[in-house]
Amino acid sequence: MSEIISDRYNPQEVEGRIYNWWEESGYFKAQDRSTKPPYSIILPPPNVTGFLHMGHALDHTIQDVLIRWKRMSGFNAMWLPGTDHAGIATQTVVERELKKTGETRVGLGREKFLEKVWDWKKLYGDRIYRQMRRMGDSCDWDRAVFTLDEGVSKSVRKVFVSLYKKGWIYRGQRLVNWSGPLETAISDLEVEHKSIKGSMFHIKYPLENGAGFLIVATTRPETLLGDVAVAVHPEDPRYMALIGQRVKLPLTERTIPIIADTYVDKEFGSGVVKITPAHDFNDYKVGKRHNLPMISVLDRQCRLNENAGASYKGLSVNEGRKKVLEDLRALDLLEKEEPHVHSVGHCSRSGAVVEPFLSEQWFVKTEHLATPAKRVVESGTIRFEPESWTKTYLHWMNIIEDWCISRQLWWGHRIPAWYCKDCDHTTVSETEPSYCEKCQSKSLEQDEDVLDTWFSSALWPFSTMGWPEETETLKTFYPTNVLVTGHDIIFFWVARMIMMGLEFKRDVPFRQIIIHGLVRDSQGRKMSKSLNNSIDPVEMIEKYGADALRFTLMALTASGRDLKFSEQRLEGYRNFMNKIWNATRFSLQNLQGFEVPAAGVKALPLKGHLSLYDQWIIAKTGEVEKIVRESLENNRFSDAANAIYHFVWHEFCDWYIEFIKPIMSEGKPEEKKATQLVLAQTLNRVMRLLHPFAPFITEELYQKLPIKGKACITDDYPTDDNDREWLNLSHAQAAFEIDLVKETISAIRNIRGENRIKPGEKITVRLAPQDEAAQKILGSNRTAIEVLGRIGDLSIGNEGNLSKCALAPVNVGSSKLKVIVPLEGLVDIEEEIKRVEKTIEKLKKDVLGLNGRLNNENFIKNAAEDVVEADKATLQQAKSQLAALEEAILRLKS
RNA sequence: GGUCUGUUGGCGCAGUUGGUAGCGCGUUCCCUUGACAUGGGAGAGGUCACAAGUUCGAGUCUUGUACAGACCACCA
Repeated sequence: MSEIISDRYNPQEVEGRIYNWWEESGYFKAQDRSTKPPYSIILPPPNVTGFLHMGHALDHTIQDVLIRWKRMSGFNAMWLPGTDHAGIATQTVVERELKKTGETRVGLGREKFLEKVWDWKKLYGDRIYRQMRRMGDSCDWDRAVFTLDEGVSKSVRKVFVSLYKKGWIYRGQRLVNWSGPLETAISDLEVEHKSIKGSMFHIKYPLENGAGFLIVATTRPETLLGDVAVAVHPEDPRYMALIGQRVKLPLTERTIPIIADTYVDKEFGSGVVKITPAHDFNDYKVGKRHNLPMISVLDRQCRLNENAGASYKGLSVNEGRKKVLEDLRALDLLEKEEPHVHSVGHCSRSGAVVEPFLSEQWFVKTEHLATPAKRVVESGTIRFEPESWTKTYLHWMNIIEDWCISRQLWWGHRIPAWYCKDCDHTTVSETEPSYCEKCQSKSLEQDEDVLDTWFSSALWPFSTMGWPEETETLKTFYPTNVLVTGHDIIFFWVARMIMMGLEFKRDVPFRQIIIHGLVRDSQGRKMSKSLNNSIDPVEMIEKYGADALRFTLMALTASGRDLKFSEQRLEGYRNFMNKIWNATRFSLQNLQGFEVPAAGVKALPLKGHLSLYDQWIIAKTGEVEKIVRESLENNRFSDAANAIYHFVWHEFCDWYIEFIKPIMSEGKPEEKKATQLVLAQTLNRVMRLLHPFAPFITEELYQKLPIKGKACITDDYPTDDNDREWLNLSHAQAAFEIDLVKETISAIRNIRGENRIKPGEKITVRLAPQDEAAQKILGSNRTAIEVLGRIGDLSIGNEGNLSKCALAPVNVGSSKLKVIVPLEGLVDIEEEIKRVEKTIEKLKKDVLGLNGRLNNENFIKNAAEDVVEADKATLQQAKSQLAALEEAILRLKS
């Protein structure tokens, strides 16, 4: 027989070719105007110079499955790709690169440095898109957007100006989180709190009047240099009398007041707190309340500055701490040091300790933006999947603080604010102003800072669609249908998109949020550089194929849960792809010369010729299609994937193909023709059903099928109700009849397996049907039973002589039969006795349990009628099987 | 301190109106049987973390406990 396709699926040979063909054919494109209903997803934009990791692979596969499914289901499906300039990340990477050539950012200056970053972006900006193509992502590439594109930048400025005019963006000197190594402010969200084992230092602050001293407990002795007061609780009897007096601030020439504030906890430490408003958020509030000065003792790199005094200036925080402690000890002002565990903020980017730092920054006032953003989630206009994230989201929205949006970086959207050198007025404008709007001076200087990357991300759902123009794209695709992302950016991104969407589009940005878990390694650890346990998706694609990778991710992703990825699993699903390949290979071999009847697939007068197997597989196809439809509708991707896996492997391959082999080789022509049609049509449906999960192999095989459309990617998605005519070719009885045949074959195989009868050995089997239905079914499936049971001599009729025979009772519904295999001379009878005894034990346990329940009056009284009936039937069945087996064992022993 | 997850055979997980536990991988035995050894057939393996409660009946509902993980807040 000529080779139709190879006996191995080779993804390398297929994937690139198929992807290019799809892309060239325009199959990924959505229309701005269409009669089809719209369906849209915006891709969470990855870092423009980043590379694809497993997290993306999962995130993208979910989206691509949804997009492909909807596209095939008749939607105008649009998946909008984009990349993010990723301010801090990209700037840091480029700075690190520069270092290799001895250059520095500051040395180059703003303009030259930005040129370097753009060069870097040109070099790597397409890498992630190329990798996404390897995954099979069916994005509408013509719509790809970068956050620094002119259109998006325009949206950013428009939003900034609009919020500024409303008073919802403001500038001011505030205490912010500051990253020393990065020399920029960061938002609250970019601070990671870690539990640190440190020390609590008890320091003596001498009273100015010389009458002893106060003991102050602190974890940060170096900030003492910036103290402006010490505080006690107003009702603390120990210190009440001292309120209003002053203490000498150690190591300085200053004296500072003793103030009273209820912020102080009498029970904690010594009950006396040093107040350092420029270096602690609580102290900052106390300082404001008491109108205290604010003395910053750190510079932008978090080194002690001139305010700290000449002997400390230039020291790092840690060096400063050491020296302050030494000096205090020398003066006998350090009472004691005790171990103390406290949490310390770290910069999520640089890992450095974050310092509260007093500086001029821009903020978004979140109060009025948060209220409607809460409401849309409370009302269910936007739904989280899994739903439990709702609470997390709402909790954060309730305690939300103003958002620091300025960054002391160069890579990003520069803040559209200009300061007048003459009158100091701030002009905020979408386009560069030529003069000060207050004094008309032309001496203007733009703010040096850029916006937090997440500011532009917050506008993504509409800025990418041409806003502020009322474009056709916006009209058609906003709001988007679903957002797919990880839980790590619910606050950073999701919440802010909802706020901005509601403010500027007066509508939610998406209706549903699918939150997926993290891809971990096989031991459940986070994939990280330091552990060196990261798995590169592209490498996996090269080794196992994109379909296998996608299918693995889908099969493992239970709603919202982290998933443990292992190459072993991937290998398993690679094998599944190969299984499909070979099932098709077999089919194509048996479909040679087959032609689709002129009357078409459905019009064929098949009914009379369809075998039981054909009807059964048609019914099973309908069943799996129903499960897949329901699973996808409910975002249960693993359910969908597993249902297809089970159907293809354990129903289509294990049984259907095996059943039809005899028909294909020696069936009557009309019977064979009918089966060929069912085989071809079933394969066609399987390819379509599987396509969103494994797009490459399904498209490749689909193109080889005798029944096919133009492209699998654009063909209809098969469901249990969009092709009733086909599915109705099966009759309800088929499932029951096949079950009886399957059970019979399994019973024969069980006897063979347990008794170690060689697979090559053809045995003698007698089937004794106990009712007419069984008799009929067995008779018409004789060949299948002979072939699959590897039987040399099969008789259907009476029990005959049971001596030295294996016996297995089979019950399906109300039909019964006995499987009898004479064993004499074939095997050791003792083995068979063991096998039967094992079954008897099991049956006895069942009978005991069922009897117990059915003898319970309360059960009979309270349980639903059908439950009681079902139990009774099961009991009857078990009892009759038990009787048969007990008899059988006597015969074996005799 | 608060919130949210999770705890089911060796491993990873299903189990959606409460009715005597399923799947995949692994494992054991047999087999190169004309699609596929990336394969086929047959097995073994679980008192569903623990306790109490509701119920005729609980993996499934309620409460509590333990352990694991995540997040938020605070910690002078």
